[in-house]
Amino acid sequence: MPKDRAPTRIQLKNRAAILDAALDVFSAQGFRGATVDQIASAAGLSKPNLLYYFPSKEAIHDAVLSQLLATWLDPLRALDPDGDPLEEILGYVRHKLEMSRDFPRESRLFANEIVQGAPRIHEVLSTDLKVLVDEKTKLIESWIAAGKLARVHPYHLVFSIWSLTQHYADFDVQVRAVLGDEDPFAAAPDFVETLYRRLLTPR
Amino acid sequence: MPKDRAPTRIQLKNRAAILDAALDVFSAQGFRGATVDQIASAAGLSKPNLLYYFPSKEAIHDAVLSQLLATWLDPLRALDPDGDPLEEILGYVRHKLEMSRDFPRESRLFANEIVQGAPRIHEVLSTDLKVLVDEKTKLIESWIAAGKLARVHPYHLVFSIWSLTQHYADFDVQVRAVLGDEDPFAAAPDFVETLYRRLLTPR
DNA sequence: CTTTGATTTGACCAAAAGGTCAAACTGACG
DNA sequence: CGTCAGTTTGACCTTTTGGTCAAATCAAAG
Repeated sequence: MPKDRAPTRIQLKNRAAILDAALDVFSAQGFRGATVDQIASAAGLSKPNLLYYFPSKEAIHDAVLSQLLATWLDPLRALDPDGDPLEEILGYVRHKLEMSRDFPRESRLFANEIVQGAPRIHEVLSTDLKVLVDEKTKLIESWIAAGKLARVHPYHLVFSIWSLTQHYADFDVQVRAVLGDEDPFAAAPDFVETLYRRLLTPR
Repeated sequence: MPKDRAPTRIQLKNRAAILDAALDVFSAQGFRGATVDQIASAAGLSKPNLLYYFPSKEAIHDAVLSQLLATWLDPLRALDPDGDPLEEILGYVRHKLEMSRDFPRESRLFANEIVQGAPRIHEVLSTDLKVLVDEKTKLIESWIAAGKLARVHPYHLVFSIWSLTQHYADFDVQVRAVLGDEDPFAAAPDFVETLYRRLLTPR
């Protein structure tokens, strides 16, 4: 382990390579399915060399996961109380869908973790995430009360956005197997926009 | 391995116990995360005893998975061309949601498999599943053309049903972490019914 | 109650995998 | 160009795990 002074150029490069390789391997195989050797060679390092930068497989996983969590929830945070309600929601949906397209590994890493009971992030879910969602559902409720959105259960609305958009990353192979040659992301944006317009436009 | 004559009472009991235990363990840990010992002791058997009934860990997994696939797609097959279009879809949605509530392990096993690239069922997806979905989307298109349903992309409609309903099983810990004490399945049926009514009711 | 096939298990094996360590190597700086 | 912190690696250790096997036990038919 290097000293705790400023990281060297080599440290920066190798740490980044490791985290990227780890994202690749963990998202494709899950924590237990991934091996340190796989991550090391994907990062272009030997196993002992990798373990010079991170003390254990678990430490790598934690690093990848916490780096991910930080940015994963930002789009929801960005819901603006002063914006136009329907457009705010549609913007959020669009953004989440783009993330599924552009960062599928991150989505799958998250999915792997949750499906298997979220052993390492349960805490964050029931504190940070819950607080954030509580806040935003209150906002949505106020929009509904003001007649700006059609009446829906705000929590389930949020769940539906998560599931619908992340599905394109997490279940990518299934979606592509069914669609054949058609690019999933060709029609998806339109579909989800239509869905949420019809669901949320007040009558 | 027992002879290939009719299975004994003990064989029937133990095979069933193994498959149930395997569903438990595989759905919670994924294929690589599960150990034969875990499955064996969950089934109340020793490891060599378990391997007397199935030749390998992979064979157990295959058995569980193929048993699952057989029934997993049945609800979609049941879409009736002669039924009322909106009610047919809503019935399918309801049924899928009930499956998430009553058979979450099956849903999670499936999710685990797909998220990790479906190495063992890719074939089935791009043949059997694709054929089935192709057929049912044609039916949906005909309903749309007849003005019985609002215009939507039929494939993405199906994806949305899968993702929305399975989310309650696959992301159960997250949903519960956010909802706190509220039972997810209290409001979910109403929410999804509202969603699909608004999406699909012709104007 | 004996026989025979079915079932169960303790002991064991080999491979995989996480992790350690001392020694070798490298590169930047005085 | 010599030094030394920073970096890399081959060899090795230990635990876990999938799987084997011969011997012991059981159950049911005769």
